[in-house]
Amino acid sequence: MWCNAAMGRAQTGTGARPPRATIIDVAREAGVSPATVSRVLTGSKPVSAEPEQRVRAAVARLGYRPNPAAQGLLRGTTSAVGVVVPDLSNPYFAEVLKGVTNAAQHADFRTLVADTGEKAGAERDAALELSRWADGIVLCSPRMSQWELTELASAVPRLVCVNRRSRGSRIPAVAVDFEAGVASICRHLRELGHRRVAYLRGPSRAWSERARQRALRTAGGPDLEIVQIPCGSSSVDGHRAADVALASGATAVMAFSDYVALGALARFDELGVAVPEEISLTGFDDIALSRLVSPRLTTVTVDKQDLGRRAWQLFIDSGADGRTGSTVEVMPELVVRGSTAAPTAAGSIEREIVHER
Amino acid sequence: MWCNAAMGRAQTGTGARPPRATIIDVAREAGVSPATVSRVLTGSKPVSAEPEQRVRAAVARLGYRPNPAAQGLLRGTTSAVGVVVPDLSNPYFAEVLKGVTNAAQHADFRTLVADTGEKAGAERDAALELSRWADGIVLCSPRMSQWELTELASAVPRLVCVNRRSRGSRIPAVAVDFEAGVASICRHLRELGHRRVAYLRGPSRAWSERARQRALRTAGGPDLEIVQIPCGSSSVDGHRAADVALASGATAVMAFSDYVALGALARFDELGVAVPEEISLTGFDDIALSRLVSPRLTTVTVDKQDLGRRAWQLFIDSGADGRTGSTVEVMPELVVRGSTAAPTAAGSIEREIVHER
DNA sequence: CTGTTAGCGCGTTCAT
DNA sequence: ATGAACGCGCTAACAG
Repeated sequence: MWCNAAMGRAQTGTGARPPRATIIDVAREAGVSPATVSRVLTGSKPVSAEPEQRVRAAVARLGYRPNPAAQGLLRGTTSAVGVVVPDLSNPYFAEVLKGVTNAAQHADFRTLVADTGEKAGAERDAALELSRWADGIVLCSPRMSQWELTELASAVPRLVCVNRRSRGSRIPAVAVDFEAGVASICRHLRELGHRRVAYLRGPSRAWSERARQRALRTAGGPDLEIVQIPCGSSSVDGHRAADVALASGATAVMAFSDYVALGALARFDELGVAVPEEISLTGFDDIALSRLVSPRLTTVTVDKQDLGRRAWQLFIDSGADGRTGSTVEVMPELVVRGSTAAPTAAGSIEREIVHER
Repeated sequence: MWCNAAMGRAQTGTGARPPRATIIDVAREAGVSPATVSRVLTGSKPVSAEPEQRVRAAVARLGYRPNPAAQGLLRGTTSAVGVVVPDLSNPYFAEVLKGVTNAAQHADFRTLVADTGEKAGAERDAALELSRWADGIVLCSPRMSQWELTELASAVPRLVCVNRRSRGSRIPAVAVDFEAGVASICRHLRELGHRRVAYLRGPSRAWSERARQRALRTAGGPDLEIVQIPCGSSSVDGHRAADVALASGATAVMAFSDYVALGALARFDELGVAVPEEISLTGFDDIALSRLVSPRLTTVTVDKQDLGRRAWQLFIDSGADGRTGSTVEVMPELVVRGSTAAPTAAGSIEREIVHER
C-alpha cells in the first residue's frame, strides 16, 4: 500500500524532495472537494463508495498524510505528552520513559522528552517549554521546591508527577512507597544482626530522599543506628561515598538506589573489601544490572516501566474533567540476593589490613 | 516575570484552568493590533518603546506564549527532531538519545522519541509517524533492510542514521568504526596468547553486527580461530549464550557489546568460572557500568552522547540545501581492564569441575 | 511606525 | 451525500 506512494516519489530523482501534498492536492487528484477527502479520512460522515475509492487511491498515490500542526490548531490539542527527567543516563529514568512512551505510542500519542541534567532550576523551564507542544507533562522525580511545583501545576495544562506526592496541591502522582521499601530493608538488615548501618543519601532536594528519611527516623533506634552519609544519585557518587561509609564502622551500607549501590560495590571491590562477608550492601529499585553484578544486589523491586505506564494512565484520566488528586502508590518488594549477610566480627579486623595496600 | 502571570492564574480557583491566551487577547489587553504584538515578540520589525512596554506587560499578565502549532503551520517547520531507537532500556541508546536531546535543547528544538522494541518491522512506521511531527529523524542502529532504509530516506524530510552507513543511498550518518574496534580487540587477545575465541553475535540484522563480521573475517585465521555463537543485543541474551561459549572450548569470549558482556559475566560468576583466570571476556561500547563490575571490563570506548551530538550536527547540516552523504566516522579506542588475561592451561581443567555443580 | 488583510492546512459547520 | 465557506492562532505581506 505505502510502497506505491513512496516508490513513486523515490523515482523522481536523487535529492528532489517534493513538498508535502495537502488535502487540496488530494481533492483535486480525486476530483472531489477537500471536505469529502476529510470525511473519508476521519470517517466523521458517510461517503459513497465510488468517491471514497478515488480518494483513497489519490491518498496512496500522493503519499498524503494530514498535517498535524493544522489538525492541532483546529482541535486545540496536540496528541503529545512531554516527559521531563533529571537524567537519561540513569537507567531508572530511561525505563520510566520507556514505559510512558510505549503506552503513549499505543494510544497514538507522541512523546517529547527533556533532560534537565539533575539541575532543579532547569525543571520548570523544561516543563513549561514542553507543555507548549504537548497536552501535558509527566514530571519524573522533580527536585524543585513544593512551592514551585504547585505554581507549575497551574501553568501546565495537565501535570502528572512520578515519585513525588504533594499534600497540598492536588497533582496526580504515581509514586513508590519509599517508606515501606526502606522499612523492609531495615528490617532485613536488623534480622541479619546488623546494628549500625551507613545510609548513602540521595539528592537532598528529591522528594523520594525525604520519604526515605522519614522511614529511617522510624526504623532507626537503639537496636539500629543509622549513620547518614552525603552521597548523590549516580554511580560515581556511590563510588566516592563508599570510603566514608567504610570508615563509619557500619557493618552494612544502604544505598539511595541500585545505581548508587553499584558504584559503592565497585569501590569495595577496588579496596578488596568483600561483600557481603566484610560488609553488607543494599540498593533500591532493582535495575537490570543489579542482577548481573557479583554479588547480586539485595534490593527492593520497582517496576519502572510500570511506573511510566501508570503515569500515562493518570495523564489520560486527568484529561476528561478537572479531576485531580488521584494518587497511585506502588508497593516495592524486598528481594534478598547475595550482597547481604550477617555481620562478622572478622569484618572490621580484615578491613584494617586491606586498607594497607 | 513569569511569577506574576502564573500566580495570578493560580488564584482564580481550584481546578479552573483558563483557556490559553491568544495573541488577540494580548493585543486587546495592550490596546494594540495583533501584528504589533507579533513584532514585539519576534523582533521582526521595530516597535516604539511605549507600545512595546504595554505589550510586554500584557504578555506577562496573561502568561501568553505563542501557539507552536500555529507558528509551525505558518512556517512549515516544527523545530522538532524525532529519535527512533530499538530499546530505551539499553543504556547505549539512552545515552545517544541524551546526546541528541541536549544538543537539540540547546538549539531550541524539541525531541520526540519512539521505541521500536527491537522489532525491525516497527522502525519504518515509527520513523514515518514521527516525521509528521518533526523536521527530520535520527534513526539509531536501524535493523531494517537496506532497501527499506533507502525507501524511507525518500519519504522522510531529513534522515540521519547512527551506526549505519549505506553505500548506495546518500544518507548522512555517524557511525563507530566497528571494524577498527573489533580489530583492536582481536589484536589484544592474540597478543595475550589466545588462539580460540568465542564471539557472541549481535542481532543479525544490525549493520554494526555485519561490520563486526567483516572485521572478524580479516582478523580470524590460523593463529586466531573465531567461534561464532548466536546471541543478541541484551544482557539476558549474553547470560544465556555464556554456557555455549564456555562449551566451545575458547579461552576468551568477545561479546557483541558491553551490555551483552555484562550478562555473560554474571553467568560466569554463577557458574563459578573465574574471569579472567579461566576465561577472558571483552565488551564493546564502554557503558558506565562496565567500570563498576568485577572484574572491570576490557572493552572499546565509544562516546555515546557524542554520537548523539554528532547526529544532531548532521541533522542541522543537512537542512540548508539538499546536501547529503556526509558521513562521520568515530574511532573507538581499546581500554584494557581486568577482564582479559593470558590463557592458562588450568582454565579448561578447572572448568570441568565447575560444571559438576 | 502601526493597523488591516490574507492565508498556512485542516475539519466542521451550513447549505444544497 | 456533497460542496462552499469559515475559522483555529499566527505572521508576512500590504496599506496608511
